[in-house]
Amino acid sequence: MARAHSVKDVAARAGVSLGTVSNVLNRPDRVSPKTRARVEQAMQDLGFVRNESARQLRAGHSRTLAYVLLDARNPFFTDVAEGAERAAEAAGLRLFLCHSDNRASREGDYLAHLVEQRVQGILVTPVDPQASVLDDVRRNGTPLVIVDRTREDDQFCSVAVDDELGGRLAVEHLVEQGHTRVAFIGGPDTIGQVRDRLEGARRAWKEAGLPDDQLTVVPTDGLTVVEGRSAGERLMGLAKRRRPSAAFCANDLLALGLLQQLSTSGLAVPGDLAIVGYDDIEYASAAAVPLTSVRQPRQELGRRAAELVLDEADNPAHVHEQLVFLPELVARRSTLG
Amino acid sequence: MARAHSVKDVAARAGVSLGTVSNVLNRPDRVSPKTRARVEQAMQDLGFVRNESARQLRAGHSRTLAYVLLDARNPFFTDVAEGAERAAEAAGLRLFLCHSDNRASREGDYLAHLVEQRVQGILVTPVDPQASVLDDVRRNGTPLVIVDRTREDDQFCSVAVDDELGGRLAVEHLVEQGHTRVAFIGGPDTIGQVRDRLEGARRAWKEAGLPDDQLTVVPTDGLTVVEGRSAGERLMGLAKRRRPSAAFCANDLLALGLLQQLSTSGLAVPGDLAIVGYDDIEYASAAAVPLTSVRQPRQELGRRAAELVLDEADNPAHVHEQLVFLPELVARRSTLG
DNA sequence: ACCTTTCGTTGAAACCTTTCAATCCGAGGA
DNA sequence: TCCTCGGATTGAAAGGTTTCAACGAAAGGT
Repeated sequence: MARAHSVKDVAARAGVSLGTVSNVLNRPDRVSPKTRARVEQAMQDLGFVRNESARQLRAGHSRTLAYVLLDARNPFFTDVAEGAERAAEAAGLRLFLCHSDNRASREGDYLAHLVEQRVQGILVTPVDPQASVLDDVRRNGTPLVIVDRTREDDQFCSVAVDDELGGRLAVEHLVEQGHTRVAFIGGPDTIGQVRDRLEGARRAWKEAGLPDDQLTVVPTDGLTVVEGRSAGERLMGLAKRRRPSAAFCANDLLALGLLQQLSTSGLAVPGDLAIVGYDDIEYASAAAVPLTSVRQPRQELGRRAAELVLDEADNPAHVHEQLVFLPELVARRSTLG
Repeated sequence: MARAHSVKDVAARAGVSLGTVSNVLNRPDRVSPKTRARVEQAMQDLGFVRNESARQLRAGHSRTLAYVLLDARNPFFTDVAEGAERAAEAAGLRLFLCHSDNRASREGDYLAHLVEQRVQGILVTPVDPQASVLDDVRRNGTPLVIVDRTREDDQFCSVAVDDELGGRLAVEHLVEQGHTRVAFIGGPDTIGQVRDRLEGARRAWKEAGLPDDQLTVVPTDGLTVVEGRSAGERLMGLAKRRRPSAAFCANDLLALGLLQQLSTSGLAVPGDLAIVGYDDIEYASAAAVPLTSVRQPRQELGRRAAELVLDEADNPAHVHEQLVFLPELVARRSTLG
């Protein structure tokens, strides 16, 4: 492979100085049309491609954002990424996705690499929002925004959704529909989101004046379809008079699993059991019984995260913000008779 | 933000030349333990972070691979990405994901940017495998491997799966189960994959000695759950004696949609209709009726693609290879009464 | 005490782009 | 004809790392 041509080669071929070539690239208006044409022709002939590394070195930073995400298979994160992508595009930047796959070591590798690359900014949904890797990034001066997680201190910008409110909305909706015995399905409670949603559910339950012991918690080991099915089996195992008439699932995958389990057992939704999910993923509305779910403004989350990170990069007067978005309930057949 | 420190700063603080600092970084064994310790201390104190752009500039290429993918929401692609990620990791490289979202312009932007960045290699599932953007990349000397698509010429390495064989396997399985009236569900036929799977289905059908007109094609406008449901409605609309006893869907999302539609209408799977999907995504085995599906070696695809691109980058004697993997049938309840 | 190795360290050059002060040239005015 | 002004072009410097030939010093051999 012949080595790539540089501005110097272009300059030589066009018979101009390399400063002029650079001007053609960056301030074409300051170059006379005649020379500009000559230089452009030379670029064409040589197949010249700018060397981004050299540009970056000179500029001190790259023209790139990155989003380090937890789980590329979860539509939630890819929607967030899409929002960030749009914002980046609008600012003339590229977005690179890095998949940490829930592993702290991989996350750390990526973050270190991105800092070395001097990317303009990093969005991250961290494995552990308290981890010191995040502080290391900040110390090295790369703007970083935490996505869909929060931290106690205000050392970072963050964007998140009010999960407690989400839990509250779900339960208020069920109460309105007349349910007086409800199950919360979700876990493990090491996940902040799960805790918050349950907390919201409990408060709404209490405020409705319903007795504590009528809100059962069915713990799961994860937020997957398979876990939802197994939770469904446990639910069906309950004595009929103890069985709830509605379930609130900590995410849609659980809800879909539960739904499948019920239809396999010949039970009707919402007749025998009403179901509320969380996230409003695409499959939720396309399910056999369209699923009532709590929707989070996913794209908006990504968009605002990208805007915050850009502000931190460009604006010397930047102050960190912790944005909290409001979820909304989307009622569908799985709770509406 | 104080400007980042450079090797020069470290050298000054440690009282050594900057060549020595570089040695500590790259060939620590050639530096005496005493000076090495001093240099490392200095790095620590200053919070030194290598400048990757400068490294790249010097080295002529980066320490990064990229995968430009069509649809981040499709589990197929994220699994391919995971395979590539593993291979990259093994070679000490990072993998950046770029989401073209099926848009040629975005794909082009990313490719151009990656070439400018001088990434070591690019994997891409292109919107259009014949498009000239791919040739542009090659002309600029960046190794590129086409993933899950093929091209007539042998200008590139590619990895793909034998879709015709996949279609054949699906239909052979249905024939073995005694079905003599089958529907193929899928489209649009601008997608090469859809065409090949249908072609394989037709050949197997013919080889089994079954009459052409008993293999119905139900065209769809895409490969989504919603399309699957609508295809199901059309299928149910057929006169009973014309209705097939089995359906082969061009991918699993269609199959899941079909499955939902049937269970809504109170029809049994496989009793009233047997179903075969394609891709064996995670949801396939977790469906209400576990789905028979054609499995593609997704991670393997990504892994080999990454290996090929690295070979092209490192090995001067590299010759392009077009790998074709073999799919396999995974039989589950949706066809096994 | 002198020569040869070997090991550790050095300094300059190269990678490619961008920027900016300086220079050049031609046109227009006096 | 000379001067001035403006726009076009130039050349050098800077940015941070790596590499490599060259140098210095210490250790080993005679």
